[in-house]
Amino acid sequence: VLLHRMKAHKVDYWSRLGRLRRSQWVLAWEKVDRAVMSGRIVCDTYLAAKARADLVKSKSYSLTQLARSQLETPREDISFESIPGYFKSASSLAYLTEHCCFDTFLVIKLMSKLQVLPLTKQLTALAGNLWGRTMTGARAERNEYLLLHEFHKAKFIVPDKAIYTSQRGAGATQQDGDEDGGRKTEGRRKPAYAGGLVLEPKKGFYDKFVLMLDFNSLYPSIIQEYNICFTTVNRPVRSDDNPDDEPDVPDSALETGTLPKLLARLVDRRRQVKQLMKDPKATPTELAQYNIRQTALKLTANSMYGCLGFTNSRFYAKPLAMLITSKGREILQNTVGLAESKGLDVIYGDTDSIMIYTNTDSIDEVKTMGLDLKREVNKRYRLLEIEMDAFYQRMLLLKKKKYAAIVVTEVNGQLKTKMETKGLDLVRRDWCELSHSVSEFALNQILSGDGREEVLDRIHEYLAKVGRETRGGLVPIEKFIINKGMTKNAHEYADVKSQPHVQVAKRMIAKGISVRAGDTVPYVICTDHTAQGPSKTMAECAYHPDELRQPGSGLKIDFEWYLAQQVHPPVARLCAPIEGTDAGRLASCLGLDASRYHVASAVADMQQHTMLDAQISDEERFRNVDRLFVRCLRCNRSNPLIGVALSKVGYRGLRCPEENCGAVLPAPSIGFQLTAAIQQHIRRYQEGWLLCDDPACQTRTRMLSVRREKCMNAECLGGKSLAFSDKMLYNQLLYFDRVFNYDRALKHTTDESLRGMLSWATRCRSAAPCD
DNA sequence: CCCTGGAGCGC
DNA sequence: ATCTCTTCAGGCGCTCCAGGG
Repeated sequence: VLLHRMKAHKVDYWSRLGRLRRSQWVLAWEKVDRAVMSGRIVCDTYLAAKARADLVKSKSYSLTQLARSQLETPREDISFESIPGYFKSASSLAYLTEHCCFDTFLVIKLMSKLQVLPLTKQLTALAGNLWGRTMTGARAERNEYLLLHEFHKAKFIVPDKAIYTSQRGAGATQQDGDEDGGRKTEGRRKPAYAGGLVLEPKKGFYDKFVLMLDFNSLYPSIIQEYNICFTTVNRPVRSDDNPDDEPDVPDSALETGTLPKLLARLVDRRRQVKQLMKDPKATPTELAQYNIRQTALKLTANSMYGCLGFTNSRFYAKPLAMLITSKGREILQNTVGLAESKGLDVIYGDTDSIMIYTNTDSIDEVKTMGLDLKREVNKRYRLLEIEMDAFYQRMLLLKKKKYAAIVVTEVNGQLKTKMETKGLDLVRRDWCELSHSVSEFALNQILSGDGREEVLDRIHEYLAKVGRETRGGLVPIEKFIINKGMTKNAHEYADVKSQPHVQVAKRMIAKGISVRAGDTVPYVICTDHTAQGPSKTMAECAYHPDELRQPGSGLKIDFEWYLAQQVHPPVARLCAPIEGTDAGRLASCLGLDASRYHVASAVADMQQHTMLDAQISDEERFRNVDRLFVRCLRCNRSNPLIGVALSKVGYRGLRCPEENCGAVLPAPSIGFQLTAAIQQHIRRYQEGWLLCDDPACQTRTRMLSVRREKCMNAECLGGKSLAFSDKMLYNQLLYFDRVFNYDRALKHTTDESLRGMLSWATRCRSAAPCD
């Protein structure tokens, strides 16, 4: 744009945008933008922010978003279409101009905030490539240069870079794109080899400490630990020859290879820089510089592995990448084994980390446990180090790569807590803000540490409110906007029908708004009452927020769709491990048809870690169990036995609660009656009666249906489940155990005389265990 | 009901 | 007659959604 305006206005020295003096405008240049800037380093803050996605967590990378999240500065979004309108009056044009000037200020500010120049300068200095190329984010190229320099220094001759040829060889069999070359921008290809190990999580809610440990930069450390290098590992000449054979670890007698040496140097320099940062005399400026250097060293070391597996890299070496990940899996597995052999409860782990449920509320105990394990693990390796990474006071573990926790940190002896969320729908940008705020509320409640009943009450109440306010039109439009990124340009998508953001993008392009691969497209789902004919797909109901706002558009947000598809599923997933609610209950709170949410909870519940149960009160848990009735031998009356803590206990044992009896209940008699009760319940479970869960139907059967979990009654929409489920049997047996559990009763009672008797009974029992 | 493509996250 | 050299790229593991057959 700039160039064309300069030409139109005959601006002298236009070529000074770059550093090459040009006198002639060359119309033949299709893509002049970069060429004209030659000799200058171009910093594109949009790219820079994306490259630093580790720091910048933003829903989209628009200037407005980044200004808000990074600079805490509001920026008015002026839509592309409204711009011509600003040219109608001098004052509005002046306003637009000011807006543009302010944008340039924001861009500079952003660049400074993200420390783009210092960081890219460090990265470039390390790798020895061109600064301008670092700016455009050519990570693989940086690695290539670094290795070229390294091998050159070590007096190696490196292989030529394979020249990129249009892969006609493979195309011969395919015979597709006969038009215009058909250059398919390939998305993600299938994995070429195995990566990191992810442990099956023991799902559930943990309300005592979870200890998190992880290996310090695992892959760089493995390369050093096992001396993995192009020069040391024996691998096939062409990696295509034996694609699946994993090479052996090199002989330990071999000299350290170039790659491990390089990594050792990077790690060592980083250690030195971190040492400098501890100097109390260091000025803030120095500290900032050190920090940048430290970051650059870490990024460089960590990116080395990725480039080994990158097909188009000059130093592509699949066997090395395979060997590294394989060792990683082995190390994690061994660490889990070691922890478990020490009696620790490993609940999860991903690639380089393990999480341990400690079953204690004392942080000091956790630390001791961690130090102990750390010492044992580190004994096994030369360089590799595991480290305590975090203490989770409470944790909700839902799935692989999906969890949330309250992290405890010690700052000057003071304990501070913070919530950390990984992978949940909550952290994903493809859910609308309404969905986010509801999930956030639910998660805050669950992790609040308050009683389960209270928490569920608040969540149910909140959902009801959200349902009412949404249907009442009280929720602003902004909260319904969903953002999705475009991985390809709009016309390159094969399947347009099912992709709402592509549909919207195409209409935006038709209006002259530029949408390219990598951009984020906002949309809302609307009801379209004008077309009653064939049912529309979800994607066809997607509209740009501006289309919705357009007066007379006739569009309305599809509230029911939002409640059912955006609000309900994420909240249901969060609450899944929490006893006392389920998808159906949550749906009815939102005002949705609850009968459509049948969860196979009986199965799911049994897979849950039993820790969950720890927070349920006994009254709640045993509300539906059958009481144990014991018949007294003297008065022949049956009375419920409510447990040692509350029964009449004498020094000779439990007594009949009948008022004018009070005879001692002999232990053998209780024993027989208990055994009978247990057998009765197990039989009841084995009979396997199925019951329809629709209260209006109540069909009871033992037949198995081809309709699977559906009710046998063909007219009924309900689901059927075991009348007496696994969970119920378990609770029943747990209740029987609890009735006779002296230790527990002793712990929970405050009645002094009862305590005395119980502890006496406990002592007797340990003295004569057969009684 | 199974499979696929796509998106976006975790490491 | 001459200018220019354009792009263009880290890996795998794991949900979760929507649609087709």
